[in-house]
Amino acid sequence: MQTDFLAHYDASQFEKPSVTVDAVLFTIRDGALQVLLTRRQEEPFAGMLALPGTFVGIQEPLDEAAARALKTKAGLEGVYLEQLYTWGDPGRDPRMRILSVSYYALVPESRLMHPAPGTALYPAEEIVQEPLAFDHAQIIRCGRERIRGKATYTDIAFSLVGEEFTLPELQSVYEILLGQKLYKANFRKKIADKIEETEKMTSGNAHRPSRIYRKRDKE
Amino acid sequence: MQTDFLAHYDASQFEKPSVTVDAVLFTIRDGALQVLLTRRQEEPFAGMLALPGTFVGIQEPLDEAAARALKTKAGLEGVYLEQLYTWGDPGRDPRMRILSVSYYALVPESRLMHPAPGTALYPAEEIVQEPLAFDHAQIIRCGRERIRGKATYTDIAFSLVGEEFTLPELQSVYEILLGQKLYKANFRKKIADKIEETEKMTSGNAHRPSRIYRKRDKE
DNA sequence: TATGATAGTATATTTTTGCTACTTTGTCAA
DNA sequence: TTGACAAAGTAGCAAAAATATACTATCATA
Repeated sequence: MQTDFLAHYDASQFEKPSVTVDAVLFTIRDGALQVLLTRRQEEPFAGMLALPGTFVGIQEPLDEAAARALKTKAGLEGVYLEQLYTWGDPGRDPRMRILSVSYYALVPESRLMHPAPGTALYPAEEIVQEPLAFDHAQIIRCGRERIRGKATYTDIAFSLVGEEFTLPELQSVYEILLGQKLYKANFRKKIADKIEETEKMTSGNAHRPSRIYRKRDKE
Repeated sequence: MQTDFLAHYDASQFEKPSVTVDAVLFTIRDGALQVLLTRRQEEPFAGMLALPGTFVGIQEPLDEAAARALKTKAGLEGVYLEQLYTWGDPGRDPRMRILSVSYYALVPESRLMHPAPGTALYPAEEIVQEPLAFDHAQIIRCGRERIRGKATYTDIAFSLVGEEFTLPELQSVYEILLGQKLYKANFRKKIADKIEETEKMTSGNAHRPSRIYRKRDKE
């Protein structure tokens, strides 16, 4: 094998790998980045924590398979979803060759008040230290780094807060994603053109209320 | 279909997609970003230009398959190679469901003096306007954007020049990747800590020779 | 009504960027 | 031999952005 077998190739005659999608669903809770995981019921890795995933249907687009996995396992629809990386180490599944096209998803915590049965949130920083099923710890680390990098030059942080949010709340999300404290005044200057005020304020806290903002949709 | 068929799954009983790798090999020639393409000999898309690619061996890691494609088709080894994106539109290959795990590679032009038979370089900006085989035009665009973005926060530009290079040469690479002119003095300040002088100078040009530098390996 | 705590603003300082102008050093042609 | 050309390389300034600190504002509660 390993010769050039593209030349006169009938793909159907070769052994093919199976293909799955796995989704790293991130949210922020208790001031930390958390990941949605399921407890595996079957071998291999029965009893261990794993990412929600599914096999890809033979006529199903990859994005749709990832969205389906999230809907089926976590009961979530319409979330921010983007492809992460494709994992193909021949030994990553002990049964046979299975590729995983991984995706990452971002949702505000408010949409995870009632996690689907069999799923729960785990702190991303800590969970990757423990043994997870397959190479899922590595996938989470990869997702963690990706969103950290993207937070600096895109607006993905907004996907982790609700429609309406306060600036301290948004700043906290950025700080968690970037892994560093930010200066209040500087932060506000930087995102000023991405947000718009509402008339609302928070209330009930034993201190000054904060104004509630919305994401400005591009004009 | 499209139900949750991960629960008690024997992957071998389902129809599986075929999996290929395709490599977008970039280099810089004639002051422009260029891509290595091959002319397809077989259907589908016979006679059209396509990325070098190959089917993935059933026990072959994805990275190795991509490296093998480059070696077989372009005669290149040991190049900078990184995964780009996985393309899975069900209609992307008219024959059957075939996924493509795409990679991008960067080499200095000096390593492409004698392109392998059946391959040639084409300007990246222009070629994506023309019809290419499969979704390869889209893959090249994706790679184009990726390296453009990465050029700003990594050292990938160095992969497009040889071991030794002049600063005007390196600056030109950055300018092509970023798509904009840079100021000489500012550019030099910025990369000063990434390079080290050699004693050599260019010669033979009808003007002042330029000093030759090397990439500084981290201490 | 004073206090604690967080929200929000003003302003100073440093670094980076954008830009212009200048000096240096080679080849080539008169 | 020398002056013109051309690109290499350096100096330096102003504007803008990033970094950092200090201040004022406003709520609940005691």
